[in-house]
Amino acid sequence: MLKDIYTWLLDNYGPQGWWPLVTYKGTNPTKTGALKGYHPGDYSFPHNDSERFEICIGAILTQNTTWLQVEKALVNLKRMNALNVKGMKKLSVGKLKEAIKCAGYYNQKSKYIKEFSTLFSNLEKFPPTRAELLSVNGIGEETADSMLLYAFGVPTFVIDAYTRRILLNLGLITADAKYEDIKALFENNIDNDLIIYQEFHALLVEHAKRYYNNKNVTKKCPLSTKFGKN
DNA sequence: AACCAGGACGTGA
DNA sequence: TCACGTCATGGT
Repeated sequence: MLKDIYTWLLDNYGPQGWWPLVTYKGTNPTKTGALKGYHPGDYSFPHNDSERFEICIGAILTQNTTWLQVEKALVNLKRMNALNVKGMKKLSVGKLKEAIKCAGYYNQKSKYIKEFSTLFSNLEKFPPTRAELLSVNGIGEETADSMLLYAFGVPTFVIDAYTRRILLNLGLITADAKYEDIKALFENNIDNDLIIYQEFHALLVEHAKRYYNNKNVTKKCPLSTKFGKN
């Protein structure tokens, strides 16, 4: 069932190339958001610690905001040479807030980022454990799993509000399903494959943006007729 | 112009 | 454990 959904999504939308990284025009950092700015079908990313760090910062910044806003914040940070641990640690909290203001919740996110940076630089080895990530204030289950999956190459499934919404609409979960329940549902039914895990989550987000863009589902989800239980 | 976005935390029951 | 308020900007 879930595998069939994955196949349908991949066939219809193609590889998403997550996690998006900041791209350049010449030497000038511009965007990540455009599809061409991703790296669809190339699963070799991230290539270095700087990219790993960038993904983690993006994971914190994207909490309850759109990627469009996150992208602007990331570009600001990149231009300040702060999208790597050393640069970030040198950046004052004031400058940090200024740079990420567009992504919202800048007071708390600036703390989260600073605290995460300390953990990142203190890590003896990659990948960190899930518990280590969760110990940082501001890193919850989804953010931790996103970091593990996209920054550190650990095949762990990411559950977000969109995923929950889709599965609920399809009747595959009930409203009281917890994060761990939904995560287990995927991990017990999908091959433990890094590429599939990365792609599946990204595809669910893309699908949800098309059909579940507000809290009361209005548009007809094409998955529901094919795979829905009701 | 109200509604909401790729959540997480602190609080009180 | 769990429900609920809070955090904040900017696009649609």
